[in-house]
Amino acid sequence: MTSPRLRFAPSPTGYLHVGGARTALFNWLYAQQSGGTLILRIEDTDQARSTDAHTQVILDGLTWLGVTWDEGPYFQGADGPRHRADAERLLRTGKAYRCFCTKEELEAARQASPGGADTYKYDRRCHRLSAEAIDQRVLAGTPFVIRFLMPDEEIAWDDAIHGRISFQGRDLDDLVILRTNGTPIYNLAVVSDDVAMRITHVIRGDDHISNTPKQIALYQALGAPLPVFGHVPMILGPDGKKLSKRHGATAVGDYQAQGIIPAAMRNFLALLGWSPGDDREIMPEADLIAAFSLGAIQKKAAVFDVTKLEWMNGQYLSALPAASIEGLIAAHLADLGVALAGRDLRPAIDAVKSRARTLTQLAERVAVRLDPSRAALEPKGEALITKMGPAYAASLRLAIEALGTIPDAEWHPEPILAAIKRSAEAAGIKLGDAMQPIRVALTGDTVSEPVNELVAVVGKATVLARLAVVLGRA
RNA sequence: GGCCUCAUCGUCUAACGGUUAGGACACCACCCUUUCAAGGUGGUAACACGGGUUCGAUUCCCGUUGGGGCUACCA
Repeated sequence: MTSPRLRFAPSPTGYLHVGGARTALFNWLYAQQSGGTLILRIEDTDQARSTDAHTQVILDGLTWLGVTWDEGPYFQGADGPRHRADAERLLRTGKAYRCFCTKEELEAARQASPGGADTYKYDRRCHRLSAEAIDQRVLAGTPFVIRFLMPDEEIAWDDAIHGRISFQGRDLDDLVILRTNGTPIYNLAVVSDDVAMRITHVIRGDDHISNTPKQIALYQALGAPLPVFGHVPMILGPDGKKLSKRHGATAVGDYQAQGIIPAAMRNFLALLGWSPGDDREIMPEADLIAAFSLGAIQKKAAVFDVTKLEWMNGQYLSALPAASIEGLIAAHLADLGVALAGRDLRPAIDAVKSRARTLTQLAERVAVRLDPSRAALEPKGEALITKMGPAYAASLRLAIEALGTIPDAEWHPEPILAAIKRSAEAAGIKLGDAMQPIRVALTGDTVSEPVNELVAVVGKATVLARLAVVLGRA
């Protein structure tokens, strides 16, 4: 068998959604594993909704994810002549026919359908037209579409993921394959392209299952060999409904902006609807490629669990050397308005990287260390202070007093810890109750590196000033 | 409505007729840290329902129920 040829074929009518990204990833994993070729094809035949900006976003998203393609991007819109030729070939061989019905007539017929518009199926009235009647209309310049004559037979295939799926041709409509204006309809364009590109494996979303019998009929009418079809399940929102904008972030770019790193996203997406069959979860790219198989893909739709994605991202972050994410953190800090002035961020990153789940969160924690004056007092910090209650102010007073007695020369983690400890003991409160208010005052957050280390790094003057300011607000 | 499809903890999943139904996220408890996290240990939690087939069904078959997809001169 020759090496597999796969394709990912998004339409540039929106951003790259996680569902599409996962489909692309599965195609890529299979291609990598089998030594196959992955082709990127932009399906832009819907000119009204397609934009170059969307195309670019999709390309960027795939690149960010690490899903590389071997050929393309090809643009479907460029192959109009071939699509048209295929339609005309079907017309010549009697596998398709001209339909002169207008949209208005069809709409009226739909409405008049006994079971309502939903049960309507084209009645083939134009297929019954005599040759003379057809010639007459063509000569008169009457506009027409080309309809495919759906064969009345069983259409079935062995799906790489679902197993055998079969449809009855009689349940399918005579679909339009070429519009009045000579442009192709999706199902024709896809088949024409997949045949021309010699695609051997069509791995796409579940929502295409009902398109597949139509496309198979088209392959057969065109006399082309069938590829392997595999339909991957949908991705759902937390409410079990198809993932959409109202669920919040659905585009790959959204997660990039939130500080998810590509390796974590790739790992998470790969495990959504697929598993290596054992207990592995954190899997490097090479392991993913080695273990992947279409047959192990889940049949059922999966809920996109952002919390687990963030956990996984945190795992990747804490395993990464600080130097490898310094640049990304610097970019996030710039967004936060923190002056870098050529400072070495690595010590700060190392101090907090195991405490953050996203780059954004990591950057915020690095930021308070670099510039405590920007500590997120509001609204998160304010809420925390309120929540901590009256004991909070008392603890802060204690802290100011205790830290104030430390000589500048002894401003190091150990003496600082000792001072706080003494103060807590004297006041009869637990060390944690003495520490946490300082942490919140300095960072506006409940999580940070050890308080005494943080206090040491930030510096005496800044710490005392900061605590006084917060005390004033408490 | 019609056609298609799916069904294991709240979520992601393992199991390919015989298991105390395993792992992960989340949650809870404890340990570690004279502090938050991280980490470690343990715990709560699932085979949708009803019929078959079988010595034996989470697993195979049928049905019910409940999801999802499609049903355009969109893709």
